[in-house]
Amino acid sequence: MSIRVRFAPSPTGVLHIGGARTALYNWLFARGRNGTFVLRIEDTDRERSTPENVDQILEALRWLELDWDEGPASQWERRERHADAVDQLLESGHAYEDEGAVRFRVPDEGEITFQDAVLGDITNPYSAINDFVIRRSDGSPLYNLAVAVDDRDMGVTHVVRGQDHVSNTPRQLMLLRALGAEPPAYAHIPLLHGPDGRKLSKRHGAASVQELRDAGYLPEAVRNYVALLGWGYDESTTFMTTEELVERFSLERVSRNPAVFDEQKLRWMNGRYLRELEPAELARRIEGLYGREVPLEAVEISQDKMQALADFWPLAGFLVERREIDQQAWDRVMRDGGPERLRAAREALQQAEPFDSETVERALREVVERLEVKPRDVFQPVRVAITGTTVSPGIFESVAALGRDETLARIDAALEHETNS
RNA sequence: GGGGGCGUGGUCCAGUGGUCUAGGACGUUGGCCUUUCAAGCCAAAGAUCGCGGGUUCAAAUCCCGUCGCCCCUACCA
Repeated sequence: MSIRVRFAPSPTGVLHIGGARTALYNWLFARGRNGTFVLRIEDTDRERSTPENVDQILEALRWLELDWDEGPASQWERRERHADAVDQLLESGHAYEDEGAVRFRVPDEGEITFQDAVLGDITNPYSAINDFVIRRSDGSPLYNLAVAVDDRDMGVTHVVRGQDHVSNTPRQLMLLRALGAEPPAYAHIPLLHGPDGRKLSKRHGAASVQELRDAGYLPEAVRNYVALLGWGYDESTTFMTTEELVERFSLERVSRNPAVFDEQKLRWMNGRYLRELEPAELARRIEGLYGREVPLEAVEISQDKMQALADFWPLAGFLVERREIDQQAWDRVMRDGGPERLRAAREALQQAEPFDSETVERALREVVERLEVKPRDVFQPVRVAITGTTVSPGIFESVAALGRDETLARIDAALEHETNS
């Protein structure tokens, strides 16, 4: 029997990193076993589900490059199937009406056990489970019923979802059995927590996939990082291509304890991925983020200093547009003869020919020697004059990339700014 | 309250009876490099494996208890 898994988010909010990981694990499992990945939208809560959230989830999955083979199926649109199931349960005596709603009858004694691929055997006493509502008094189906029916109808063989559903599993199992259906295998993956130990939410930083994208993380880096949140291949492997993840991922090796999302580590990993990109490819990614063209040269001289795509603009934006000079940076750098050194640098740069980073370096280093100062005493004023800040790519490359005319013009403007203040 | 799950340095992952005087990564600290910031390289600190007891020649690993955290206990998903 071929494997069928599903990712079943409810469109009541953005897709956060925990959901992304659930989707990824399902996807990896399916892709590694020639299985089918089904996408189902659990939108039976009409109050909180919105089309915007559905679009947002699909967009996030596409960005992550987690393609699905079937769906997206709307759970709400399958309500006829759910209604039929409730009728069947009513008829067979597994369910009964209660003040307009329908409840499923849970045995008073005994217990129910299921095998979980990551947690092992889980046993629950029936006494701890109340007769739960499967159909509201308005006729609409509830989560547990809808999930059981849909998993059955869609031929789902493996349910891979968050550990917050462990306690729902016995209910779904009872439903499936009462319906005469063969239950799927289950695998409950640990939840993701914020640094404070609570469930991940907005206040924990870039928690949604959109935020990750907007911060300039690469989907391949996110996949690699997120895969490692709750799963490890061995004691030392950190970087894995998506193909390797597909090949190596297994539910049995998924950890059982909740993980904390660490954006710093993601940033580090993203930086590593970013540095391996061809400059032209990196430029394409940056352009995708900003929605505008950027000079390839600006990308080339910034690549080593970036951890995320969004680092580009603060670092190399000066090559695209002239910026205002940061007054504090300026003051700090222009103390004790700064203007003189800057003028000397200007003259040297005027002579440099051709205007490439080698000649620029030679010219500026000559100034350093002649004035008998430290390199930074000359380089920093130039840096602030042309970039507006004290942080930029290498100064020689930056100056060369800016070009002689613009460099001199900016130095002049800066010097004028100095005399005016 | 009831039921379920989890507990290895600040964080993620590895280790399920001896090779663990607990391994790798992020982070942190120091150093090198050096024109800024990063990156890179080198080094260091940081864990009585939640706690207590037991089994055993031997336990992070097995058993019992205990504490803490999380989830479910909705006519939410």
